[in-house]
Amino acid sequence: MKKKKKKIEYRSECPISTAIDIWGDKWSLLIVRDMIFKGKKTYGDFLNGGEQIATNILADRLAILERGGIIVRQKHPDSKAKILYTLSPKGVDLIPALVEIISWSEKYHDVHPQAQEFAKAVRKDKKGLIGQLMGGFQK
Amino acid sequence: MKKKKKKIEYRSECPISTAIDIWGDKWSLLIVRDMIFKGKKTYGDFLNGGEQIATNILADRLAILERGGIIVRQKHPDSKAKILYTLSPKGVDLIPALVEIISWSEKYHDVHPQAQEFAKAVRKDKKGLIGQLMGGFQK
DNA sequence: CAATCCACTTGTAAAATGCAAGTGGATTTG
DNA sequence: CAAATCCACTTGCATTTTACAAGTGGATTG
Repeated sequence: MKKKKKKIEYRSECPISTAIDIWGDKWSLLIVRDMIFKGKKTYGDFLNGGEQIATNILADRLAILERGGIIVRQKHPDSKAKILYTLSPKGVDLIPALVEIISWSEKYHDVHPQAQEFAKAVRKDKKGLIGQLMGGFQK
Repeated sequence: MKKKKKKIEYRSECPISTAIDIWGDKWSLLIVRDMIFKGKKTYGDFLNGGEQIATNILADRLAILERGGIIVRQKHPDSKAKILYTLSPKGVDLIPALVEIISWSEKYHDVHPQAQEFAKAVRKDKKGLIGQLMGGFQK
């Protein structure tokens, strides 16, 4: 018997508000960023991200992202003590939005050199870059 | 004498975290949405948006968005009692990211029919739609 | 088998949010 | 032209969320 899909209630039927209900806080999108751009996969990886998220908040956000279908919690192949977090297809599909956010932010703020180069690469070949990034997560 | 530009401090030099510092809460992006897609321009307009923001939070978010350079607070041509809020170029430049967020969300959630049509139009001609939307805000 | 690793959980203080009511100047109404 | 209403907020307070520090319990390492 397959799992039943529980309907999650959102504030409204607006796609933007629904998106915000899932990842619209100060931390969730940074977890996704760490998965996409830094290859992070475990609780410990995320804890030691650049911006120092509190451990209870991290646990809470991982649960919300999982419930929102963005990430998948799995057994880690290396150890029973570890948990492997990966992006679902729905999570991978956030990449185009992330790329636009990065490009926008880079245009108007002081960001690190790596982000500047990334934005430049987007200007050269946005579709190619997005395809390449998303391709890295296909099974 | 011109205004001095005060440097605002952000969590890190990551473009995503900086973006989140400006509009990464449950309400800010909905205000921007209301300006872009519903033509809202005044405090009263925003108060009566679909999702019922509290008045003190609205005041706070408008101030943050203004300080973040997304919106501009101006005199209203019709009345001294009114304030006109408009998008800055930096605000208008959020449109591509918004469009990606809408497309992503529409793909995975139940959204209202208008949003479904919008997503369909994006699939047909993304660049055209974005250009058209952004064009509506050029001076 | 003791120490360490790992993914959390718990307790509590601080901050943000939400709700209801109020303020004061500008505008409309009778 | 005074009273009522509009408009953009502000204030006070309850509730919720976030942050910080410490702890837990199973898995792994030395």
